[in-house]
Amino acid sequence: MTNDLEDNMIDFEQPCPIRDVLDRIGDQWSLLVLKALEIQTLRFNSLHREIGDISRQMLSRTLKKLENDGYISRTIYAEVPPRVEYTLTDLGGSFLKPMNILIQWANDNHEAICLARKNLSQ
Amino acid sequence: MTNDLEDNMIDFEQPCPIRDVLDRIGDQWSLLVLKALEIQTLRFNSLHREIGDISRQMLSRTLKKLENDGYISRTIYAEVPPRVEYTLTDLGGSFLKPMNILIQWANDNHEAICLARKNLSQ
DNA sequence: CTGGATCCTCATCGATACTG
DNA sequence: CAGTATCGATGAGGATCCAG
Repeated sequence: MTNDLEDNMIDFEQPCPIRDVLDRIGDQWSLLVLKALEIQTLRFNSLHREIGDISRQMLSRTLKKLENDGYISRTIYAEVPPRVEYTLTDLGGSFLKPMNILIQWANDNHEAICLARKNLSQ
Repeated sequence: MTNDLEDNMIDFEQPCPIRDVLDRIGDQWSLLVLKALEIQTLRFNSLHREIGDISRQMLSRTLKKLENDGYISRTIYAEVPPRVEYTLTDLGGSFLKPMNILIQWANDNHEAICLARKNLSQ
């Protein structure tokens, strides 16, 4: 009797781990930030340029949330002008492994989803 | 020169496949519904009981969205009283494979995330 | 350069009541 | 049994201005 089923089940009771994760990275920007930092360490304005259409306001909030959950780390250099670098933590890198599989699935099946949406609009 | 990097990148241009997926699945209930249907086909009220604290309103909306994207199928039986069964489609089952990996990651790392949150509140 | 503070808008979600 | 309609609350996200 293995506990495969149990491992695979969602715990409907509080706290729900996957809910914690989805609530944090399910927003509009978190995943884009993580994917940008997966390539390389970046500072605030570099991230802003990289992502493009995010406001500085939302970038700031997103970074703080990701840092609070341990996905990224923030390093301040006491220079003039100030420099702040954001780096993926081990936890963040670990998270991107299963997440990249899901991203790959999304890329592979995007056509099927679009097709399903079109079919119902006929 | 492989295209591994390209496969792994998020397309910042529209439409973004992973955004389509996260927008649909990132809400409060979709994943719970899919996980419930992963076990077995269920009818509306069975799902309602199974998930527990979802309102019929939200269950109805969630089911419709999932059906629209092809994750589940809806079968109506012309009986009295009416019977409607919801089943996972091939696409839905396919989606749960990478998703289950992510769920497993969330379970495994939930403690680390909680720890990160506590550390900052000190 | 790296943000915080404030105000605003809009989509989402819940509660309630109603229908075939 | 299986939903829909309507209304109100809530919070995510954007715009703008200000600060260290």
